[in-house]
Amino acid sequence: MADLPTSPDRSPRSVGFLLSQLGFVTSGRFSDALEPVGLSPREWSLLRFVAAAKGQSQQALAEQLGIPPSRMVALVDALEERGMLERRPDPGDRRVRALHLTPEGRRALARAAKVAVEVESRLCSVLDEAEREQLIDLLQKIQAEQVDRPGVHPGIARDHPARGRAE
Amino acid sequence: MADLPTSPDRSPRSVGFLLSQLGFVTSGRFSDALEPVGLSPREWSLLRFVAAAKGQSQQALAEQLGIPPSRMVALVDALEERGMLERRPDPGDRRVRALHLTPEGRRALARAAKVAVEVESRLCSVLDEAEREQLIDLLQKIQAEQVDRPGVHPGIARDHPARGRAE
DNA sequence: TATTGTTATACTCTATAACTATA
DNA sequence: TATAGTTATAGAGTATAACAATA
Repeated sequence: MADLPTSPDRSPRSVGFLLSQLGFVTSGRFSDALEPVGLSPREWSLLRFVAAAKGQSQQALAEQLGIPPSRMVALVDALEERGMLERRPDPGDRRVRALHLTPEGRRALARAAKVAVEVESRLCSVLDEAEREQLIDLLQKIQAEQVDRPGVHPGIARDHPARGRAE
Repeated sequence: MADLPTSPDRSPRSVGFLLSQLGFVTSGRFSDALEPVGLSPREWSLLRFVAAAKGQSQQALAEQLGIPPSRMVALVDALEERGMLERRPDPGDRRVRALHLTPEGRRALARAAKVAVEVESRLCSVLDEAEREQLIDLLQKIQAEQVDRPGVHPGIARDHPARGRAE
């Protein structure tokens, strides 16, 4: 079996390498850009899901996102302390905490959306609009076949702390 | 400023999200596929660099890869224990350890190359060859502008242990 | 006095599993 | 007896900085 071709700069000409490398760079950029908003990428992810389906229990959300319930606690704690998320009692079952966005959480989400547009714009500055559309189409084709839950970034649920981040 | 469009499955139609998500998935796949070879992605990265420039000192390599010298020690230790890498004394400077591949290291590298081809093939199974070339061209265009050292996967040098992996 | 490689240490993030309160 | 949420704990991986040998 032939090796993947490699450029003189030692960057393999491979979709896998490029995705892994650019994905890493992009995640870092987004994380940095989100800092002024006061959110980590993971917190942003959680807020998006709460916004999309208000009133779900912590564990229902944890299940959807694929993270253990114990981690959910700290995640929600942090957002509640900053007034972005609210735990409300469930009248039907007093064990359950239903999660809701606060106005502050909604504002943070709006600011994060701006940040996402800015990161996207910088990332794609070298492409014209047709190329960007083309690129998204190709990536979505891969996503449709290779990713179980397209709306969920698997980084939110990673179970191996330091796994697979290097090539 | 307009938000990024989002599909019904809540996956944003954005290059940034797709790169981050697919990059994460790809890294995990590669990491898993490499396991039978007995290498972590990071170790593979290091071996590639040693192979490309034999006899460099640990710290010269660490500099190139952007990792602290102290981490280099454990990394080289592990590869040396498995007989893939060799520390040789430098005749000119007795402080220096020059790094060389062993035959076993070369074999591991060859096996890893096969694995990379397999992962690539599975990842791109939904694309025809023209689409794959087109995708690589678009990604390399971004890479050229957004990545400092195209041959170095930044994951090998990450300084924030749990940073930015989620969306 | 500076540099190479090494070791020691403290810190962060994580999953597991015990625990409580409700059901 | 089972389930939602919480807390306690131990493990992995990391950077920083002190260290020994050599320059």
